[in-house]
Amino acid sequence: MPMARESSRAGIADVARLAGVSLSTVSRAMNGNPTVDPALAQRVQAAAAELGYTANPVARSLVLGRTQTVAVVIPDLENPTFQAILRGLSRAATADGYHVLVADSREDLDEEHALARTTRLRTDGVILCAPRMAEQDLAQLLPSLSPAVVINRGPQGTAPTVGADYGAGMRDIVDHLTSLGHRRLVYLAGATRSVTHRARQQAIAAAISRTAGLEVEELTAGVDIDSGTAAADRVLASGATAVIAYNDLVAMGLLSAVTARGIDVPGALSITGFDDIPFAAYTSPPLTTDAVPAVEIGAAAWAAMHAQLTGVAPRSTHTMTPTLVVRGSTAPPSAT
Amino acid sequence: MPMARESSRAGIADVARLAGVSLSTVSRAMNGNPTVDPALAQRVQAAAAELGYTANPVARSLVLGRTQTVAVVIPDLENPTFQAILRGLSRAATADGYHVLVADSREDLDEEHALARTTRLRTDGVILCAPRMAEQDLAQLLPSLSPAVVINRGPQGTAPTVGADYGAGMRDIVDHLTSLGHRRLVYLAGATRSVTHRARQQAIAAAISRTAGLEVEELTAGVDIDSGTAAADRVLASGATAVIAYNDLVAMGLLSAVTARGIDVPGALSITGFDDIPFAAYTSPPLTTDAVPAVEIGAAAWAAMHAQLTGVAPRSTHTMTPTLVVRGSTAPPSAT
DNA sequence: CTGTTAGCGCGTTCAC
DNA sequence: GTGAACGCGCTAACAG
Repeated sequence: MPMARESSRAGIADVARLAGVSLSTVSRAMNGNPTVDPALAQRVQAAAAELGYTANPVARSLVLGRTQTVAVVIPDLENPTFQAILRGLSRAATADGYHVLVADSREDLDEEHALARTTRLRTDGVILCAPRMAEQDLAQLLPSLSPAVVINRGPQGTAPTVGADYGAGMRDIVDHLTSLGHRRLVYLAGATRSVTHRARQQAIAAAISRTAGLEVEELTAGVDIDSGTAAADRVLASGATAVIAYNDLVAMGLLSAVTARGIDVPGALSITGFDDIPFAAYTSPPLTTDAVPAVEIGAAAWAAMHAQLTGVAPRSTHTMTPTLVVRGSTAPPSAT
Repeated sequence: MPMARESSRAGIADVARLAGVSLSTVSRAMNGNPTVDPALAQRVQAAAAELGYTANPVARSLVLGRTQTVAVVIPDLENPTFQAILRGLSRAATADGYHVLVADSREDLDEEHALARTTRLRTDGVILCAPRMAEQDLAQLLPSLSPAVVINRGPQGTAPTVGADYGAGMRDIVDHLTSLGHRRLVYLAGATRSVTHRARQQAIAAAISRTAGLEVEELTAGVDIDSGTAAADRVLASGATAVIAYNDLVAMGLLSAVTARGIDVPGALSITGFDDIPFAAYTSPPLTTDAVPAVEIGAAAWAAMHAQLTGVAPRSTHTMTPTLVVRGSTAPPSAT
């Protein structure tokens, strides 16, 4: 006994029946195949419209071998920089008719690995934002992800890379501080196992060997506001006249904590951030920082993915140069 | 002439061959079907492990009729509140083994509609965050989305709703301001077609009829920092002693602009925000605002979706109460 | 130009 | 307890 027709979506067979044609003709008409008689195509389109028919994307994905979806693996959805990358990526992908699957690895290295692999199975490629993953793990993971795009890491053999030049940014920051007259600095390190941390370290080392009398003490903090707050006492005890925070969040936490202790910024202490998150301009004083074009990085990452998806060779590495943004949190050291 | 075996992923047939069993047995063993001989199951697992086999999720989706993925439609990925909702949702969904597709409608009403429908086709349900969509459009859209969850809107007939009580929050804010002695307020309205705007308006109206001598002028602004900045002159011209900004972003823009004009906040003007975004505590002065538990809303939205997905009846409406957070941007009016 | 046939990779009835 | 056959909904070869 036939079941009553379910009220579920119309399938290609329903359209074929209504239009009085075969399944293939419906398929062809719906996909704009030019070998279909215009009159028939019209009839099919009309029938499809009447039934509200749209081809089932899952079935198409199975037969076509592509899902029109890419995965983005991100270490922390709470970080404004990753949010901006996601935003730029999402909008660019949408413009090209692709969907975006987000996966927040919550800074968990194992999770990162697993998420990348599992999401890859239901997508056409993955954009991997994994700053702390060991280079070796990454190299081993990437082939199974292909096509992939790597964000904010050095050149990879198997996947294009998009990112900012953190070394150049750090150089600008140090130069800015030294040209103001600072000689005793603190670098508040964040993710010490990250690639961008090492780029910063190298830039600092280069600046030291270039600038007479420059001393930079490295203190370990973290990557968020709280870690900046927590570092305040150590920073003040260091005797430095300026501090280079790992990023804007750390800088904000530090700024807030030292201000609460009655320290004048930038009068008694200069502070710099990194990234130029949207709120960096609204602290008090507004933060001097280095602007990383995160939205553009996201868009470029999509471009690199889209190129691979369409069989075009992407740029193997796309590096954007951040820009120093001098605001109110830096000034010459007080003449003690 | 047979093609050389492609280096693509192992399929269920490869596992069956290696284990010396049929396709069905592999399928059953991989899905933990208890009717499989333990010894065989072992062999299959071993073969699968050796080949690195994982069932193709797309094929499973087609046959099972579920994708283990949900879509989240959001008006603006740049807004910290939506980011927090997404974060809470994403983490909760991941914990239950689901994936999340994000769609940024960029405040475009047509796009919102289209995105919801198309993403629904490749997912098992959609969480819709569409504060400005007309009630009628929504009612018409929802059935085709089922199962769906609606965020920050009044009760819907066909889908559970999760959100915050913006009216209660606004009441707290107005009461806070009046108890400080303010009588001439400005409400800087944002998305005037949004549901939460109307809830705020009603709360304000109620406060006016309850509080002797209270006047509230409504000015139209927007929902972002720039619109707060742009409203500064109008706010100052109004003669109000306190302003209720639509959200924290507007409040921050306004705060920044009036401070730049030499106005003392809260001495000469009190300002309140709404949402309590992560940076509200770091403005100068820190923002008095009403904390909307956005991450929890995201988690609750997932819970409502998960319930529907597992055949459990979800709470038809889940309303969270925001909390007033008094910080430094409000004070008694100056005794002019 | 159109219809018929054969899969895409898997889960799941049905017989054995 | 296990295998063979069918079908999820669609597209792409192949005939006609």
